[in-house]
Amino acid sequence: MRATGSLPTTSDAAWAGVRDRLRARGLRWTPQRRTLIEVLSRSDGHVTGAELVERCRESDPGTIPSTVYRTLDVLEQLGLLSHSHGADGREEFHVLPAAIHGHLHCIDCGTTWEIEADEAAGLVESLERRRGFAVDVTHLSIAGRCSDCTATLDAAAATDAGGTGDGDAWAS
Amino acid sequence: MRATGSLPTTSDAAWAGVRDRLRARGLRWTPQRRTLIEVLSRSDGHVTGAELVERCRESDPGTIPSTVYRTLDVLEQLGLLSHSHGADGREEFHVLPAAIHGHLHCIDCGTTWEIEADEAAGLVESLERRRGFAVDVTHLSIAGRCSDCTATLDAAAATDAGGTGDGDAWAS
DNA sequence: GGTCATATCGCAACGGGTTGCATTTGGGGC
DNA sequence: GCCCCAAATGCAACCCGTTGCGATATGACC
Repeated sequence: MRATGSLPTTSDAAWAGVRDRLRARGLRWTPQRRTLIEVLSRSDGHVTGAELVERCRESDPGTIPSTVYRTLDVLEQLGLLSHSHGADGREEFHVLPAAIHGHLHCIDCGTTWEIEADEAAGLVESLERRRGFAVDVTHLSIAGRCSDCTATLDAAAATDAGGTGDGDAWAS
Repeated sequence: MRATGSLPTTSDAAWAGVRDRLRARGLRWTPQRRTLIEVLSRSDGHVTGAELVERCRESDPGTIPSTVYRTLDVLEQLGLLSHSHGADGREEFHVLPAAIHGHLHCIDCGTTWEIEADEAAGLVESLERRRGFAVDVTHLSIAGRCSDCTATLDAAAATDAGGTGDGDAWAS
C-alpha cells in the first residue's frame, strides 16, 4: 500500500490548500482529516461513503465512521465534493466536481455515467420557469436502463419469447 | 383508531382486487399483507417505509419491519406502488401512481411535489436519443429549493447582507 | 376434511449512516 | 513554552432497511 509518491487520480494541487482553507474558517487540521484527504486525492471521482471508510482504515485502522462522515460534510461545504444517492439510496460522493454535473445510473449493470449540466438544462430551466424551483444538479441522480442492458434484455425477450415479463412498466 | 368504514384517501376500488391478483400469481393472502394493504388504502400517496411500519404497528403491534418491506416489494411488482428516494436517500413510497410521475424535493422545507411525465419529457427523450438510456421516471427524485424558500432566503440575504454565504454553488 | 409443496413469516444479525455526549486536542494568544 | 476554548474525536446507541434461515401456515389438490 504505501504508494510512494504517485497515483494522483485527481489533481493534487486542488487538495494542497485544504489545510489553510480549513484554518481560515476556524476549522481544524487533524490526523483523521489528513487521512481522508489523502484517500480522496487518490480516488477517481465516484465513491460511496462505506468505500471511503474502508480505504481510510487501510491507512489508519483506527478510523471511525462517524468521523469520516462528519469530515465529508465539512468538505462538501467547502465545495471540494458533492454527494448524491445511488439507485439504492446509498450515498455517493463525487470528488472535485470540475463541472457541475448529475448522474445516470443503470439499475441492471450498476454503471454510473455523468451527465453534464447542459443535458439537464431543459429540465432545469423548465422547472425554474414554471415553478420557481431551483434544481440542485449536483444531487441529481437518474435511474433507468442503459442501452447495453436494454439490448441484452430485448435479445433475451426475443429468444425465449415470454421471459420474465414483469416490472418493466416504465421502459416505454 | 378503528375508522369504521371511512377515510378512504386512495380509491378503495383499486385495492379490492389485490387478493385475487396475488393468488393469480401463486402468491398468498396473509393477515400481515391485509394489514399493510389497509394502511396503504388510507394513505395519501407519499409515505416513507418507516411510516408504513409504524402505522401497521398501530393495527397490529406485532408487525415486523422485514415483512412490511418484503410485501412492499411484492406490491411494487404488481404495479400498485412505486418507490424513490428522498433528498436524504430514504425510501419513499408512492401509492397507486395514477399517472407516471417523478418528484421534486425542497431541501429546505422538505415539501414534495409531483412532476408529471411531460415536464420531464425533454430530459427523458434527450437521454433516450443521445445515450439510449431509458429513464425510470417513477424513481426520479429531484432535489433543490422551492420558490418560497428561495424567496425567504433572498429576503434574509438582503437584510443581513452577508448571510450564511456557503453551499449555494448550484443555485445558479 | 386432510395432505403437501412452498410462499411467507419471525427473528436475529448485519450494513450503511446519524446523533448525543464526554473527552481530547488543535492552534491562536500570551 | 503554556493556557485555554472551541472544534473534533471516539464511542455507544440508535434509525432505516436488508438478508439468511428455520419455523409456520396458505391454499391447491385430492
